[in-house]
Amino acid sequence: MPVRKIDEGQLLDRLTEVFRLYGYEGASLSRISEATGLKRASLYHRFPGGKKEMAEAVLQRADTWFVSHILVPLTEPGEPSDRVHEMANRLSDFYGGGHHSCLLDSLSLGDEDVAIRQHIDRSFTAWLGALVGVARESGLSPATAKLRAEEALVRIQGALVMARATGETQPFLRVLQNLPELLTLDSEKPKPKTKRSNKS
Amino acid sequence: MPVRKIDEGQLLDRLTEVFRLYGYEGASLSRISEATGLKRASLYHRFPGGKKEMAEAVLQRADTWFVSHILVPLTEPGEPSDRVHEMANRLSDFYGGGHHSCLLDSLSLGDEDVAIRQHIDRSFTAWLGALVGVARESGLSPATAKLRAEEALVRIQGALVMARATGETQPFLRVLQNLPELLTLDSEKPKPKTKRSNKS
DNA sequence: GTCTATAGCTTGATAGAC
DNA sequence: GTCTATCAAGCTATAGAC
Repeated sequence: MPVRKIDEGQLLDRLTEVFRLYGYEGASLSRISEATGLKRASLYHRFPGGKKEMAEAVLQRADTWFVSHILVPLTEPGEPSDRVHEMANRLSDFYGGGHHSCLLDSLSLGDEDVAIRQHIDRSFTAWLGALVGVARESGLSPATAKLRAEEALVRIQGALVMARATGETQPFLRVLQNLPELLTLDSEKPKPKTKRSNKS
Repeated sequence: MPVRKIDEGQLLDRLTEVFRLYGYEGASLSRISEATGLKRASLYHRFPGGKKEMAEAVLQRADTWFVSHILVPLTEPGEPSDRVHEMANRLSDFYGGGHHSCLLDSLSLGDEDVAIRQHIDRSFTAWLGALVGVARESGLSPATAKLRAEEALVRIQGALVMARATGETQPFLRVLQNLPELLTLDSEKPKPKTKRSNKS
């Protein structure tokens, strides 16, 4: 049977989901085999380096996708607040409206390989840098831009954690809504949806 | 040797650390045995239900400690903003200044037992309820109090995730600093540490 | 209460047929 | 390229001596 049962893209998609759901140690070859439809030996044919190589391939692919679909669009022409708004929409898709946890988070548990930890660190740094970029373009000072960018990452990751723990995705959606206001100087004021005051 | 090599408290402390660092699947009996100084059989003598019972004991103990040391003090007399400020200090200790990740987060990865998932859910709900409580006492409306409380949990968890991934604890410490302003209506304005404007 | 020894299963990984 | 069969090592869990 010299025919691929599953193409590279689909294979990596399934692998990503397993690592995302179970983390590195929890992503056993049995689970991976079941999720991909490939037997152990076939997986080693595709990834001679074994599980470690699978994890790095998954991280690499996620990184590439994230940069081209999320970070690059963030640098294109247009109002900073509009670009952040678009990023929020893409992030909602990427994270399944809050139902998918973050691969970087899942893989950051435990000792694991140094290469994996470094990859995670670099991915977050790249994301942070892109956010600092728009924030500065919107008119915020370098120091404030860095604070706001870190705050944005904190909120996104935290909301995904809360969603995984409680099943509640509203906080995540709210975080996305508030990103333009958080990351830019000149975004319009929040919608006054209610007439009641904040006082009890 | 009818003598305990390690008392219940220390044993649970070590167990907690292993589960916190490696998650449920990563917390192998070998690692647990090494961390506690007890052989496998001795661990089963203390926890006949095995690893599952260990995880639940660890969750139960963390929950009890958290309620009595963090949540109960939050309901005692005094200015709401002062109480939140105190909680922030206790949280800093609890999470090792940001260097310790959250047990609830670590154990929320993977399928795991239903009892464990429910325990995690209930713990977050209790925490949320306590935060809503102070927020309302400070004068915030029920709706706003709930929003702010969720936002606080999101930021705390997110900052811990970022600290684990990047080693950077400053965002966590900043989150704690901002908790009084976030969770209460009447806290004083942030310290103007610099004279520079936010504009670039 | 802790230990050694062991059972039985699962893990990550390989060899070789097709 | 995928498979079956197999390996050594790891895993959770148990039996029984002290």
